[in-house]
Amino acid sequence: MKNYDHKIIEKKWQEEWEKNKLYKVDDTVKGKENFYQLVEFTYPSGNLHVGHWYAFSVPDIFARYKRMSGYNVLYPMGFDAFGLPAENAAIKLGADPKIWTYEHMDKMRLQLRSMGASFDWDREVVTCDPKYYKWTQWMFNQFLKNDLAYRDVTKVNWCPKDMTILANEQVVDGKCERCGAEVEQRDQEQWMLRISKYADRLIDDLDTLDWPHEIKSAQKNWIGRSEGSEIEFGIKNVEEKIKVFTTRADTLFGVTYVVLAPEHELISKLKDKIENWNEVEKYISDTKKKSELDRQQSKEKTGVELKGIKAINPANNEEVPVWIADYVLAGYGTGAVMAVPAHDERDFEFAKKYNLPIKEVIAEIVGDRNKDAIERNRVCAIIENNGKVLCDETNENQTKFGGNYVLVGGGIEEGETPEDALIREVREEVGLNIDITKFKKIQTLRSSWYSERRKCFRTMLHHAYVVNIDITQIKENTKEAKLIWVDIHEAIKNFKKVDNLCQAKILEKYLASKDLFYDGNGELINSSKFNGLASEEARKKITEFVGGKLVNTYRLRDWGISRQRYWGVPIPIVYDIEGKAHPVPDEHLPWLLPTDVDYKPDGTAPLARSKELLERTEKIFGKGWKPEVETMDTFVDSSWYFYRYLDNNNDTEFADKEKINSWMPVDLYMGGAEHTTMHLLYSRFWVKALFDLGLVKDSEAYTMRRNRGLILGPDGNKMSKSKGNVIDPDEIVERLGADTVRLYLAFMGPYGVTVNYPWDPNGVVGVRRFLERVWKLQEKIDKNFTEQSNLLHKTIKGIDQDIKEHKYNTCISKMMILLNGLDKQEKISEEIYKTLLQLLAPFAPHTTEELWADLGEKESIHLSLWPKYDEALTKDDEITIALQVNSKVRAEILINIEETEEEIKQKALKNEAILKHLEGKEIKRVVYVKNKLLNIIV
RNA sequence: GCUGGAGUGGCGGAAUUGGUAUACGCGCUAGUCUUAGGAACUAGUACCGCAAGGUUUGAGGGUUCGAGUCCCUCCUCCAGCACCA
Repeated sequence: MKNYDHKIIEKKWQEEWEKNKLYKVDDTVKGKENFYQLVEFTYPSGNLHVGHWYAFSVPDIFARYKRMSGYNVLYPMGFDAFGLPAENAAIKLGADPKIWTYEHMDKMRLQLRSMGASFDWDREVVTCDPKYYKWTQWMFNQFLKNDLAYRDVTKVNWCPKDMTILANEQVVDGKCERCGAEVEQRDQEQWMLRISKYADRLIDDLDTLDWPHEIKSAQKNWIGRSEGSEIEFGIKNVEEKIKVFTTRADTLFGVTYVVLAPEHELISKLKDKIENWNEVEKYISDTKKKSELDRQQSKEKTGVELKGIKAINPANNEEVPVWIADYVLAGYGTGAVMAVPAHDERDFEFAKKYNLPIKEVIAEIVGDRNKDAIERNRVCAIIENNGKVLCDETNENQTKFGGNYVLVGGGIEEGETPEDALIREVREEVGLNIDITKFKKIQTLRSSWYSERRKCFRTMLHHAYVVNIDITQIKENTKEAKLIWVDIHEAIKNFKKVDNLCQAKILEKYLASKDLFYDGNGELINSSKFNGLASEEARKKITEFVGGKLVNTYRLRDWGISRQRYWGVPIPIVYDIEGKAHPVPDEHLPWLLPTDVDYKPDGTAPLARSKELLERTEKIFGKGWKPEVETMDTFVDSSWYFYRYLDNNNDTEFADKEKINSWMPVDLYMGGAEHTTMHLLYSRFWVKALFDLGLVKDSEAYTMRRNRGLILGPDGNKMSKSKGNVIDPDEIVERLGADTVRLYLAFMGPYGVTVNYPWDPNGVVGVRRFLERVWKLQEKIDKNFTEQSNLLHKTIKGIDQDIKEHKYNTCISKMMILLNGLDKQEKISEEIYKTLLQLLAPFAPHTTEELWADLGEKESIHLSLWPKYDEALTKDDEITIALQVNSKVRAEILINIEETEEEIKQKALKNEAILKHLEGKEIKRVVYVKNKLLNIIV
């Protein structure tokens, strides 16, 4: 037996495969179904790290498995080659970004080949190649023609260090995702794509996709659809209206003021009527100075009233004050809100700070709600002293508020207001006079129940107050009540026990906030003819009543794609003498990126400094015409690259329709979790747009998506040069081999789930040992020996199951178990060894190919067919089952699979260990689970 | 705060979905062989206990003959969003 020399083997087979074009994929193969497996292509950073290995070599296992299982598998690779690093390197080193990029791609192609992945390199896609970006530009033109692209002035995120606009997605915690500089807000004209037009479809179509829940939920979140109403408030003595967006039209009667964003356009229109203009103006300019970060971080709400301005509530014609405050965002909804402090936390905080009125219009519903019940309303008082609350001892066990005690309070009499009733009840029960300044309302609740005593349903509005009185004056016993102090937590527990849920809830709320604020749904009160309606119903009815309309609002903004950088796709636009934009006609595409440019960013676009571009523009379009000097966001490039793999040399279309039909949609897309709300959302939009233009047949490109996790350094931290915990894959490939690295990465844990695994240097050695043992096992082959191995069939079955769920770790574990079994044998058959090699082939392609060839096989193991198992042989005749007494395992016995429950029971009753635990006890029951256990209950 | 995900040995992780918890690998311990070992091989290894036995899947409760798995309450960690009306 020769030595297992991974270096020789891997080099040899990589060359062999390339020479024979082993992984070249035809668009159709007779008798085979196509399977398109995609991984995110890479940025040519120039160095392949462990993350790349994890991203590409592990999915390669699956591609190989599918290929051996009879599919025509496309598993392509390419380069997302435009982008900032090349340009930054160019600036720093004085190099040409193009040369820098192409050199790095050359280097990475070599490294990628060392993985032994089954990429079809003939289909390689490079986004900075004019042959590719010609079609990126062409698609932009299509979008422009169909009103999906437009130019507009918007607030943009500006990175002062990278000197470019950033998308919202590229701003993390107010900082630039790339360089970490604090992002500024700027008004800037830029090219926009109407992704927001697709907001609903981007949410709704998620239902059709086999994607993990976590991505769907994150995308929904990101799009941020909220269903609500637009309602117009009139302004006293002014023609203008204030349009607000609210999700809680049911609380319209509770509006006590209206708030505009400081940037709201109405403010300047109202300038003449605003009595405190100076103060208002100052607040607005202060707001402008604040960065987005400051604005988010200042927790305390601030605002200024527009004195002299009154808004008119369309529901009841009430006049309410108008404020401006920076907690209202100009960019969301209508930039104006109706404030309902009783039912919105932010409004509540603001109202408390500025002493604005709080009006309750929603009663929380506790328990069931029964409209036909007899109504009797009630007040209750929370009188607290040192964690104890004053209660009235009661012997009315049969009522809803049965139990030993209830909060001080009682029914509201005919003609009384709740406040009257409260004052009266407190006086009667506690024997004290209180006045209106000594109590405050904390909540109104609705509850219904069945009264056993009165044999009918009853319902009540329960008005709860906190009452401040001098507790030394309390008389323990009045005519009306017998008072006791109860620990609040105790009282809550007891109220819950006796189903007095209202008072339990009130006390909980009292402990939590002590204030009148409830933001859930409920039943309308203090809302004129809408009283008694449920929130959900009232939202529609009240919106209708005031002539508003039901609308959806989204957090998602249109996608600004202009970048003031050099190394990207030139936006194919030219401006005429009047400055009007025109698309560069398709026949002039690709609209080439000029090369006579000083890359240094100075806040203006580098392309503005290209003579060649200007001359080209004037030559084609006429004197005085100017080129667009912005380039596209690189997320544009990656929004459609998976189509180009299908037909990467096509000069007349971005891809042939037939070829698209035979491959799309992508069957499996594996990639990083960081793309959830960026690439994955953008490319979904892009595909939907192409679909609407009739250019592709599917409105979703990726049938199944799985996100992978991260490989961490041995210390459990993210690998980084500064932490010194970076694992260099090249070094490990050199020392232990590519197959070992592939196998180890697959063995760390399940793939396709967002879990991060630390790299264990010893663990790699462990899987290398496994490969060596497989290598050595060949010595046990006896050509004259045949065997039938149940273990083998179980292994194949198990791997078939696990590999489909990308649990490569347990697949490998099962092969290890098989190896352990075979290793114990004196000799093994050649057949079983070959089958083991086939099972291992997707994981360790080089090693298995070598061993396969050594056994005299002429054709590649990777062209062989995946082993099949015989179901009958996956089951043993004899199995071990557990014997339990009272569900505790006391013994294990070997039984024949044919044995009946009765036979097993008899065996069990003869078992010493079992008898010991049965001694002196009577058998009550026996539970038998076939092939698992027998449980004797005594 | 909201949304999503996750808590199992010293470590990475298994557990046919309600049926013998801790597979497989790493590490560790002892031994064999070796000039040597960061090599190979053999045996052991969840925890407490000499043992019989007992305990254990973040904590507490529940359903069940039986719970890592199902239900309720709570805690911790990770990720995303965050004054979104």
